[in-house]
Amino acid sequence: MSRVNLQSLAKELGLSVATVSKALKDSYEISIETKGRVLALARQLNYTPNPYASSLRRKRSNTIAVVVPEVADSFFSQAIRGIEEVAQSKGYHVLIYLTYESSDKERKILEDCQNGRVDGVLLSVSSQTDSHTHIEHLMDYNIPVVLFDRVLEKAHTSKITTDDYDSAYRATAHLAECNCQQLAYLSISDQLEMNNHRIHGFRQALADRHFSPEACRVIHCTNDTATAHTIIQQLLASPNRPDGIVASVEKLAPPVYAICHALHINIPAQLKLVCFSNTSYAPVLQPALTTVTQPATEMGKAAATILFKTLKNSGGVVKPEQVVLPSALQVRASTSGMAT
Amino acid sequence: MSRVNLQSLAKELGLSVATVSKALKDSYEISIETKGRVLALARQLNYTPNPYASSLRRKRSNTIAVVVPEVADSFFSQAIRGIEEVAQSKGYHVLIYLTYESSDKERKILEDCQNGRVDGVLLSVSSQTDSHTHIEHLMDYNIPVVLFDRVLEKAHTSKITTDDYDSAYRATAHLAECNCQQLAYLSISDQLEMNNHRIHGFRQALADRHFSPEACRVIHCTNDTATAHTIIQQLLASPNRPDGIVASVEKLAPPVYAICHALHINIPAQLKLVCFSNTSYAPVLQPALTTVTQPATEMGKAAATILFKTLKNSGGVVKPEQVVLPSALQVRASTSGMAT
DNA sequence: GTGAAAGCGCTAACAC
DNA sequence: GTGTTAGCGCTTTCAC
Repeated sequence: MSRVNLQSLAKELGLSVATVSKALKDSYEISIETKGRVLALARQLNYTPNPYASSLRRKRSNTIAVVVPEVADSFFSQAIRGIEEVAQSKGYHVLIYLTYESSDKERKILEDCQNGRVDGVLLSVSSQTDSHTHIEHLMDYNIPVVLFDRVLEKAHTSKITTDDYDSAYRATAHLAECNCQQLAYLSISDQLEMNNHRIHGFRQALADRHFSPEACRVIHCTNDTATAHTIIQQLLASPNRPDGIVASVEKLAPPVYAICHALHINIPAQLKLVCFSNTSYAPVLQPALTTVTQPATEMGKAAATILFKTLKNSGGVVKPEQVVLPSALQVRASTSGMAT
Repeated sequence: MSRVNLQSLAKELGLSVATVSKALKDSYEISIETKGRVLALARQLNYTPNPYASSLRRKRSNTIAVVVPEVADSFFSQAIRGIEEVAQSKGYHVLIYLTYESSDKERKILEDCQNGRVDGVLLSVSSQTDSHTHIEHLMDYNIPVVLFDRVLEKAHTSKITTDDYDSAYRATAHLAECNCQQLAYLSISDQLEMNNHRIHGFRQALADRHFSPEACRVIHCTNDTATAHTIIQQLLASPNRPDGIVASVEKLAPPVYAICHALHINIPAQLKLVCFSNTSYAPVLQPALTTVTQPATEMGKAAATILFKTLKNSGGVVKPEQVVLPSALQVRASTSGMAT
């Protein structure tokens, strides 16, 4: 089917392209009657404007990019859902890019966002990313970037995070209150600032309770599942294994369960576990998993909302906003009872 | 920063816009030396072409749309990952749209794809969708649509599915071999063809084994979590509750576990459960969940690959392809032992 | 109220 | 090898 455009509509109606364009935009300049005719034909021929012609002319794409490390994990899936929802409601389109935890890919993707493809970017940095120059570069081109969850403090832009320090503190304090003596924090990257805040919260909670440094281990698991498994296995098979674990990301919980099962370590009697996780399986695991649950969909919505607000005002000065949403410590059976 | 375009490059180099354009495309017409100068300046000024100007001219956007009902669930997340990966490798961009199971939204989204925004569409239909006119309409505009997982048989286009009938048959046969007597299939929509194939597989497996119709119930849970929970609860609390369940989608497993736990029904001793699911928590549940696992990432890759192949040949006639990938029945503890 | 015309940044046909 | 030109489909200013 040949595509219908303004010109074909105009010809059919005996009007000029300009008039048809204005009529479709419901401009005050055009008579009611003409608007009616135009709209009727447009509908009949199923006219939709060519978005790229419009973008080219208006220098506005009505699309945003969402750049995230992965999508397999519940957190990012839920965040994307939140983003898509507000984008759809505002008539924006959402391009999705995965960095697969590579800062190189991340840089290239942002570079490709600089020339009109998108009006703005929502970014959660890769675990390798340690510089914010690529972000600043993009913003030099007047493309706002809003960071969420995995942010870079130094980047001069809006950021949506959760209370990483506080929630880690609370999770750790909870373990201490359950009488755990030997705590371990399972980390997945020593690069991510978000992770470092959680580590600080972990350490401070224990320092406030006069734990010795040896009782506050931070174990660097890698991002690779198999390696992480090995490292956790070593930890749990060792003579001085911890009796309380704070796992920093969702994917670390399954290996802990599996290994405890294999080694006949009873959760929660011998080991209490709390995990930063958004999985819907938490209540159904045996024992049910105590989680720090991030408001993932809300974060996505907040990030998108701030980005759209920025775009709306982007004539004026854009004041970076910083939003910190609270995570919820959901206590379940994996931390129940007192450690002995 | 003012954006650099072909014109500014050309002026700076004392060349014409056309020459610069060709040089950047590494055209054979341009001298090595000129190419060198152009490339050097382009790199120095960090030039990237305006994609929409190019799209408008070439009538090709190098972007595709992925339209799916949801993204919270592991299947679609993994599928999207597969799609994104091949798109990235081919230099394509991926727009994502969620229908939230509304065929109305789905129709509107496809309508918006008709005017150049995308070169092709990957679609998994909503559970409400019972007509394929919106798909045909889009294809009338020469935008290929490839369906995956939730397909519409009648749509005259390429489809990627899994062996829904076979895998449901195998899952059900497995329950029968474990000596289950009273089987139930938990369904989530009576609209989806995929689901109906699974139901047929379920029924046929039992018919082949001479089960009475009363021993082969199909329970229509709704898509709403709370309602589904109630329905499953009624089923499991009833005097003639089943001793074997085939759950047709991932999200039905958690309520079954939760309800069995609450009602003190032992899995697998009193109830065996197999679920179509891609969750990574399956091995870690207690008991570990027997699953029919779809090759989700592979399906995404296959769908994208076929779409790109179609786009490449789209001068010629596009012969619809039908790919059926095998799901894996992964037997775990939730179906172990013999029912009594 | 309507229309003519310029131009967004690029590509491609064609001239030189 | 390089340049000129037309035009993709739309928006917008300005004239009538």
